[in-house]
Amino acid sequence: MPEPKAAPAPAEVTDERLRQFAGYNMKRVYMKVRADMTETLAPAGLRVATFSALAVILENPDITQTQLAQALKVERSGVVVLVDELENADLIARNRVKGDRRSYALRVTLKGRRAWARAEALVHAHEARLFAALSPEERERLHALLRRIDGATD
Amino acid sequence: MPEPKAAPAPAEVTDERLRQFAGYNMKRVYMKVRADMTETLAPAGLRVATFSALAVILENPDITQTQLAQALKVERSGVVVLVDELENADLIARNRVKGDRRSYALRVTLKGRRAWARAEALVHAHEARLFAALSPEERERLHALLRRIDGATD
DNA sequence: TATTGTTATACTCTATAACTATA
DNA sequence: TATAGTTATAGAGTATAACAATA
Repeated sequence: MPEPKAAPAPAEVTDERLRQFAGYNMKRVYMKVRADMTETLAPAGLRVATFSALAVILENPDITQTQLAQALKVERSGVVVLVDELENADLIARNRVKGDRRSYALRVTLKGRRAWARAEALVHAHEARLFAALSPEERERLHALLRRIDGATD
Repeated sequence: MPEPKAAPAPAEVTDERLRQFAGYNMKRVYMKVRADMTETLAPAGLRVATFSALAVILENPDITQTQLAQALKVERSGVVVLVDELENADLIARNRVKGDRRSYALRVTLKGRRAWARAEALVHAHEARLFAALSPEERERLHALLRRIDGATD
C-alpha cells in the first residue's frame, strides 16, 4: 500500500457545490456552444455576431442601425463594426433613406441570402451535434424554457 | 392617413429567425444571468470567477492550482490571478506541500467559509429571481437538461 | 526532460464618451 | 436640442508563450 503524504492533493476534483446552480451549468454549456459556433461559422466567413446581425436584417428589411442595436441588445457603436463587416463582404447594403439623411436602410443582398442559407444549415447541424444527448422532446423543452425565461425577464 | 415613405424603417423589429435556435435563447438568458451574478456578488467582495474558485477549493481541500484550473476549465495562468485575489482577501491560504516544493495546497480559511455561506445565499436568491417565471418542476427540469448536455459533451 | 506556478502579452467582446451631420 | 451614425478608448475575461524553480 502506498504511503500517505503530508498534504496530499485530492485524487479527483469535483465541482458539486457549483453544479447545484442552474447558472453554472448554463455557463459551462454556453461556453461550449459559443466555441463550437465560432468554428461552425468560420468556413462561412461569419462570426457569431455578424451571423446574428444578418438574420435580423434579413427578417426586417430597411431596418436602421439603431433598431438593429436594440434587437441585438448591443450598443450602436458596436453595430457599426458588424454592418461594416457585412457590407464589405457584400452580404448587405447600406441604402440611403429619403426624408432622413442621417440613417441607413439596411438590406440583405442576394449574396447575403445565399450566405445566410448556408450558415443556417451549418448552425442547425451544430445544434444537432451539441444537443445530441437530448431527445427531440427534451430539446424542444429546453428551447421553450430558455425562451420563456428571456421573455419574462425583459 | 400618413403618406408612405420611400424606404420606411420597420415599425417593430423582430428576431424570430434567431429565436429558432436554442443557442441564441441560451445566450440571451446567460447574458442576464452573468450581469445579475456580477451585481449579486459585488457586495460580498467576489467576482463570478473568484466565487467559483472558492467553491471548488472548499469542496477539495489541498487542491493544487493546476487541478483548480482543470476543474474550472481555465488556463493555469488565469487561476494565479484568482488565487491571488482570494489569498489577499484572506479567504484562502496557499500552504506549502511536503514532498513537492513546486506546488501549493489550497485551503479555505474560516473567513472564507463565512464568505462562501453568505455568497451562496445571495446566489440562491439571484436564481430564484431570475427563474421566477418557471415553476419549481420546470426549474429542476432546466437544471437537469443543462447538466446532462454538459456531461455528454465532455 | 517534464511539471508547477508565474509573468508578460495579446486577443475578443463589449461599453462609454465624445464627435459630425443631419433633423 | 435631439438623433443616427461614427470614432477612439477602455475594461473585462481569457488564451498563448516564455521563464524560473523544482521534480
